[in-house]
Amino acid sequence: MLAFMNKGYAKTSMQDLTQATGLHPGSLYCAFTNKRGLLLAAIGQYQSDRSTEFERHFSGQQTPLEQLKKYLDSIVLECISCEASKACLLTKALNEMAEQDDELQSIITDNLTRWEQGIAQQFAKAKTQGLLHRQSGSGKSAERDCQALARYFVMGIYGLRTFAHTHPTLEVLQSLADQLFEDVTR
Amino acid sequence: MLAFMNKGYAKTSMQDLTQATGLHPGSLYCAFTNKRGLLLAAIGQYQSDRSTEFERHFSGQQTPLEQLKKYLDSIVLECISCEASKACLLTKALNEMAEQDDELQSIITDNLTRWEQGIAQQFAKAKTQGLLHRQSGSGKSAERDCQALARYFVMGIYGLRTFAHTHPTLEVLQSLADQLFEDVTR
DNA sequence: GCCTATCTTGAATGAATGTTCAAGATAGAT
DNA sequence: ATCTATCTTGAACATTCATTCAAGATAGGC
Repeated sequence: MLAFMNKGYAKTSMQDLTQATGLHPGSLYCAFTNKRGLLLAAIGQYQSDRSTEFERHFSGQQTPLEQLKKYLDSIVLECISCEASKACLLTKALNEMAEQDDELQSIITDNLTRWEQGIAQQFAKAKTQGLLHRQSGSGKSAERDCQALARYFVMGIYGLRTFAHTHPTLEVLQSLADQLFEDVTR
Repeated sequence: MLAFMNKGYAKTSMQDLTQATGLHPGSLYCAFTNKRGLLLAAIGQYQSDRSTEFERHFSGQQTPLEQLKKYLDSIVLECISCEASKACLLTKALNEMAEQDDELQSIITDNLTRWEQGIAQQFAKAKTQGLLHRQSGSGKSAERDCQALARYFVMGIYGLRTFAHTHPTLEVLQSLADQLFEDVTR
């Protein structure tokens, strides 16, 4: 995971991967068949880690909106932490290989879409608690509204991650995140 | 340019580049010294193209806000056009190689920052024409406000570009862009 | 028509890459 | 202690890649 996040898929050599795993080529090929198989496994692990972290984060006693704000803040911190990557493995792989590997693209897209739906659920929860003052109809239209909010929210996160490359300062990123959260909860 | 946009830097082979340019390795190395030199030249050309297109776009008779909206809409269309890339060369290269090539990172960052400042100028123009109803102080604080708006705007564009990979439909992207423009001109 | 300076050609080179496989190590069962 | 099934090892392989360079083509000046 870390190897792929650091160098990207193409620039990560098998030698890098034997060093990172402590295993030798034969073992890796026996277990994962491919360099690509290793990437798929890394993505699976990444997704699993993220998923449990997501569950943990949103299982507390705070209001959904407080949790979403803290979630966003944690991403800001992740963006400026110099440790491995500063980029989400899913979006990094998507940017690098999307047009060349349809299966990989759909795997990553599925994962990101599930994540987006998890966020939509949080907005929905906030809405049923009356914490969201959006104008809206009822029933199905309310559902679509939360979808739209979630889409906008994750678009902002994608943007933050790219933006962090050009302005890697807590000050700028935090103010962008604050603005995003305001716009999404207005 | 197109070759690098399609495959990314690492996956673009010299053979791809000889085909794309119609020149042979010797000539390419004579003129650009390196594969990296070729990428730098492609980035320079890309930036130059974008820059003149930017000037052209914002030199019309419409209000700055109308121009910004149309600019955003044109990016949405670019995102769903299947032709070459669907990703800006600058951000693509930044995502792929930022952490491994400091000089390249600073070149790209400079270009993107100049672009961001060009957008900030449009917001400033809109503001002096009284088209922006933001609360703000005067003088320097007004300037910083336009900077912040521009940063938020380009963050949104970065986000749109990544988002386009997972939801490549005009409908979704356009509504996100509309929302972004509303939030930025509120 | 010849000469010179610049540009082009494309086969050759060496390094690095992803991948394979036969030999060796290991551990659990009898 | 022996056997067997699984896992590990790392040298070897074929391929691909970026890069080089000497030979050839070209065009402009005299």
